[in-house]
Amino acid sequence: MEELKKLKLIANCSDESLEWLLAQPCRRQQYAAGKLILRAGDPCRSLMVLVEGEAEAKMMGEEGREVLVDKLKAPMLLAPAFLFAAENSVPVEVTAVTDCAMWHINREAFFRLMQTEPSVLKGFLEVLSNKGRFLSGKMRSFAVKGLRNRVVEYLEAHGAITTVAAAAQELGVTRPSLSRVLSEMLDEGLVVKDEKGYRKV
Amino acid sequence: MEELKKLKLIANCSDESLEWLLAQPCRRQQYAAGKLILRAGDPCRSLMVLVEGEAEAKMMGEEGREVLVDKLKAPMLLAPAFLFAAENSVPVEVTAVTDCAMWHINREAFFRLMQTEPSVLKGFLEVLSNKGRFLSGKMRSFAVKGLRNRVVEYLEAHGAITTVAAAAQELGVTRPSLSRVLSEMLDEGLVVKDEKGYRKV
DNA sequence: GGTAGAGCGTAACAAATGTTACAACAACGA
DNA sequence: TCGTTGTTGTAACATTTGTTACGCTCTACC
Repeated sequence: MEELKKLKLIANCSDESLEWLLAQPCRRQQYAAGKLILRAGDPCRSLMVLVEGEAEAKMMGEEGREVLVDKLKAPMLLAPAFLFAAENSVPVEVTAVTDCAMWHINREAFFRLMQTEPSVLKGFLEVLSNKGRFLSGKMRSFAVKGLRNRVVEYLEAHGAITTVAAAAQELGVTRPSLSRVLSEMLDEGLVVKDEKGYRKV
Repeated sequence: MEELKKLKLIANCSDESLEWLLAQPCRRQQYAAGKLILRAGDPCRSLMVLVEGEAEAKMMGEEGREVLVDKLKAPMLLAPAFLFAAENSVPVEVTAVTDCAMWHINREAFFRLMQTEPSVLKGFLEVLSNKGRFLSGKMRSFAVKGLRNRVVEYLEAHGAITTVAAAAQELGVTRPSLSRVLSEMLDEGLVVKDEKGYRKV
């Protein structure tokens, strides 16, 4: 399908290689909005390509706690970092925000594609590396803690906090806690507030 | 050098390929115990292979806070997840615990090696994937929080806490805090203590 | 006009963790 | 033996965040 070519990873792939890839065992699957795409703990045996729609990856904690880890938007790979891991179960729960369509591509076929197409190899390595960097950043945010620091990071990355509740979920805190900290930072002049929400400086 | 063959990643590599690789620009470097190997923010332009000694990767926080992220022990790759990233600076500080020796291997040469040697490609993908899983786990520990849960995880991974101070640093909390929690868990029968330290069950 | 719901701010209290300080204990060398 | 050093337990207090609850302001809709 030409649908896959929207993915930067295989945009530079030759048509023959792509045709060969799709001749290997693979399938396309639909998910309705709100449906679970991946449960935490599910094995990850094929390359998953989100070609349509938006989804969310959440990490679930023991006591109902949950943290929004990543927002997925087509075209994008799903859980690429776990495809070739020794323990290849996904640690997050992925749910469809809008209606979604996803391709499952045979892992061994994709592995062979990487060997024949340097651009795919380079692209996949870059995706994996960026994922690693992303996760390091997230971990640093949580480990080095201090909600205020995380708020600053969030504002630098997102530009503004438009809905406090959503930001609170992403930051892994409760809404009243974030609301309180934002009020304090507003008093101290660390953030400003206009009709669009909270902003930096 | 035969030294590199200790690394599982290239153990199955043919001798010609390996000779070719070492003919490309690369160098071996020594680090004395206690010395800084990588500063946080340093760019990562070559594949780094720790072939001798032990090192530690720490994440530094704003207010002097620091978390021990990973213990590196030869033979092992250093910061493999950042070699092919768009923003390829390392987010951690790496210091030599014992005297260390490290190879720097040209990135493009290694990229070519992966294309000619499937075992190297597979191995590197696995290393990267495992790193991703490791980071996800770490992040989950911190995000989903509750020090007690992290202590249980730690005991499951390490077997025992022999020195409270070291464990506290790895868990990202202060020593008195960990000491207090351990005491409480001891009272509740969640852990036991013998002359070797704290244990599970 | 009225009503319901969503999103937000805020207050009072609880729980978790940090901070600082001190004492006990073991290991070790002078 | 004595003092030193490192490790640990513990206490008192401060700070941060969670919990729960309430009121306010919008907007959509009847």
